[in-house]
Amino acid sequence: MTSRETTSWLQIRDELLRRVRERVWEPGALIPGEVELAEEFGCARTTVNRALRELAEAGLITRRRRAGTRVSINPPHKATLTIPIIREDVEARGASYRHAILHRDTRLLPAHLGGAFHLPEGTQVLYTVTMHYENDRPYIHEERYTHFAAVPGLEEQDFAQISANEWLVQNAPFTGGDMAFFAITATEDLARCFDVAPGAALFTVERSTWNDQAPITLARMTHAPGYRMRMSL
Amino acid sequence: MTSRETTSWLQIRDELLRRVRERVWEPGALIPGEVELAEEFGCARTTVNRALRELAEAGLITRRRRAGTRVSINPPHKATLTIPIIREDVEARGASYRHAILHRDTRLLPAHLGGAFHLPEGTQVLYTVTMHYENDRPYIHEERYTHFAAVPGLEEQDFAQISANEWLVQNAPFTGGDMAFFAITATEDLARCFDVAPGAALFTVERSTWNDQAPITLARMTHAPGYRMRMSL
DNA sequence: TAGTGGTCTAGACCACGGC
DNA sequence: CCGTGGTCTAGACCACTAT
Repeated sequence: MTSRETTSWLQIRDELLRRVRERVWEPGALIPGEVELAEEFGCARTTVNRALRELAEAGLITRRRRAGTRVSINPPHKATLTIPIIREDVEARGASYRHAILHRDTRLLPAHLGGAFHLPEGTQVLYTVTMHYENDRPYIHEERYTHFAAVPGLEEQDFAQISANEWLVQNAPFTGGDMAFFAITATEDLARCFDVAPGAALFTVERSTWNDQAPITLARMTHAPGYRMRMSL
Repeated sequence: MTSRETTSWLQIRDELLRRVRERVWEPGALIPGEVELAEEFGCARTTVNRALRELAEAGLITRRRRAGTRVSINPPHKATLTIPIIREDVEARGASYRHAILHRDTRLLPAHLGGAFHLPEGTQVLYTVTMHYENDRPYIHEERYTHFAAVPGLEEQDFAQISANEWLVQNAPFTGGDMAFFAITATEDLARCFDVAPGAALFTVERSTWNDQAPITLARMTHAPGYRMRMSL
């Protein structure tokens, strides 16, 4: 309707979004088809399609051929977490970063990790323990198992200059992975690293990654007391 | 090249993705323009654009007018977490769900929460404490402040049948929010709720949500010992 | 100013899936 | 079957920005 002016898919998306939010179209209701909307907005069907596709990707509407487009009943709320390289994360806050290798050896995969790592017990892996510091204060304790066969050039790395965290991100691109967040009580070892009493509550992230061929690495990152991991919705 | 067949933007995306992953195009390198790629794949520029747009949204490439398209140097790894309604989460695992209201009152917003809630100290809020059970075992302890003025109909709800968690999701749609994950040591109260010793490490999620107008609710959800929150990459 | 990506159009064909 | 969304095309103009 009206005089064309600046029809853009963004404006159409926003208008459709308004109708969903303000319940002009009730949850579960069928909304007009692309052709009809294109007439209403005085634009090509392609343009309406672009707007509707965005809303569908966000989960606000559900689209099915022949059945049409409906307002979602329970729009799924999703949070996105961007996983930073620890050094960049620290430096982005204007703090200084350094790391230290506490341990490094080659060993056979412990039996209890076979499940998380999807590799047979006894596969040769590199085991590293790294401490990351923010302004010279303990920040993250990283314990990591890395699959030798999946990462060419791994043996030559001593991770003195570049941490395993950073080196792997840049040299062993992964195609998939999963993470788990949980709380642990500090072991004596960890308590010493963070200079707290044994038994203190620590926030831990466990992450395993793989590419198309094989598992790459399994890391357990334990954060300093009081750490909060933030994400936005 | 070749005979058209089934050129689709998905195939083009996958081929481009392969070239990025296998370093046919190095990180930081300039890749061919849309016109050139369209010629190579024997399709319209629009189709190539669609494929490139997807990769750009995923962060694998960076596009700028005039400057062209480059392979990202540090492709940001993102994890997506779908936030479930607690009841649905529990029932999806085949377990039984129930909840109990431990406390409910109307109070003025405590001063120390003003920062997290972006409301002036002294605003009237509903304070609720709810215990969620999985198979009759304590699962999540939920402490929540809800902004009266932002949620019509809140006063009439006693949350006996439907938990605050579920009711708010369906009746107070939010447009934004943020979350924080961290570990706490169990207070005496919490230890009693979960039947553990005070000082045990517990995993906590704090979430605040708002809509265009105002903050809606601030919830702190403390999980049973041993709980792991999972997400995939 | 010129080259690149961003968007829009009008039309077309196809795939899916209620009917 | 046939209506709906999904995609593709060829062409066009525009917005941004490196040079």
